[in-house]
Amino acid sequence: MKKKTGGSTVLDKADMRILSLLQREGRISNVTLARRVNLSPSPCLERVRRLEAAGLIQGYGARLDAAALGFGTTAFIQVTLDRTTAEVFDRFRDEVVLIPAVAECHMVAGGFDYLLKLRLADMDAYRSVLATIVDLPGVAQTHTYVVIEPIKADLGLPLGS
Amino acid sequence: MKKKTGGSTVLDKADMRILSLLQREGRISNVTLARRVNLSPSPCLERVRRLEAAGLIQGYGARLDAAALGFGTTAFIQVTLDRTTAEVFDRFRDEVVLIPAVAECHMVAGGFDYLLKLRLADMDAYRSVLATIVDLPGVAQTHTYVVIEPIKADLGLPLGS
DNA sequence: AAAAACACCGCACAATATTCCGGAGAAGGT
DNA sequence: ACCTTCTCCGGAATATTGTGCGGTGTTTTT
Repeated sequence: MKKKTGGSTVLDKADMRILSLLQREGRISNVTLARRVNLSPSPCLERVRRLEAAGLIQGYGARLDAAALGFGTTAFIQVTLDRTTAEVFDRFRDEVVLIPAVAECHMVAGGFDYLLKLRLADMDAYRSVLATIVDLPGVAQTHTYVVIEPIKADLGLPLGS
Repeated sequence: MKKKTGGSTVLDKADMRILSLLQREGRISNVTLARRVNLSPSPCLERVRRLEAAGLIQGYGARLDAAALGFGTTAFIQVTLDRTTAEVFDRFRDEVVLIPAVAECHMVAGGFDYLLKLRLADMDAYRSVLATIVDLPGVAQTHTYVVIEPIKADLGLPLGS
């Protein structure tokens, strides 16, 4: 990994492979990782540390079985606000991120304002959370899409290598 | 962690805390984890192994900076199929999961059939992927919502502890 | 009440991570 | 083309961690 002017970095094949492997197996030992990228442990660890320091690796996490832990239902909610002023947006954002069931929140272009991904125990929990959301400041209308079947789960970026 | 009849398991406070900690810091050492749950390393590791064997922990992964790695654009695409037969559904699913840019795919109820989450480099990549998707078997129409601003990223289940 | 089962702890050994050093290769300047 | 400089690589020693075993206290079963 070479440093570039301006604090940015350039990633070579080995770095990409490290990222790809760690993305899928975040807890493999450094020696195993080094073997798989055809490096000795020390430079491999040095690269990992640099990737972490550069912020390319933001952290590590365990993938949990949502259904087994009482979050078997996923739903998407489209939210439209009643006015498109900065103040209304800010207030909505500040409050929506505090709702634990809201796993993701995206501001989108193309018809409505926000798209929310919810992780819920069941439909009862959904009713309760929806009541919370429609009461958020500025919410004009919502539309819910309940996930019937998960086809593909998020397993990270398609780094290929 | 106690075993229950039927291969299922019951999770106590310590297990929930282990899951919560590992979800956010998947690479902490077992001794550190043990300290934080007020256990000695050996039973703590035994619990982790059991949670892994039970499938509650499905794996570990690094969280990468998507924007820095050339996936700065996120888009959601609603897909409606032309007929709602099992054969059409199956063919679509088999092919859509093979597209690398498709990070997630959910079958949903409430207006259209599938909701896709795409991770893309830019709008040029979007055009190319959209062309691929509309050419998939059975696709009648699509509607895209491009993410302008990410408000909340998926950081796992709200286990609280 | 006795016995079994369970979960915990602490210790010993193996594996791993971390840090140091010397050496090799590439880029840039003269 | 040569030399300087910089960066990276590989190996060895030390510190830390992971792992398996025996022992103990507590709870549950009969």
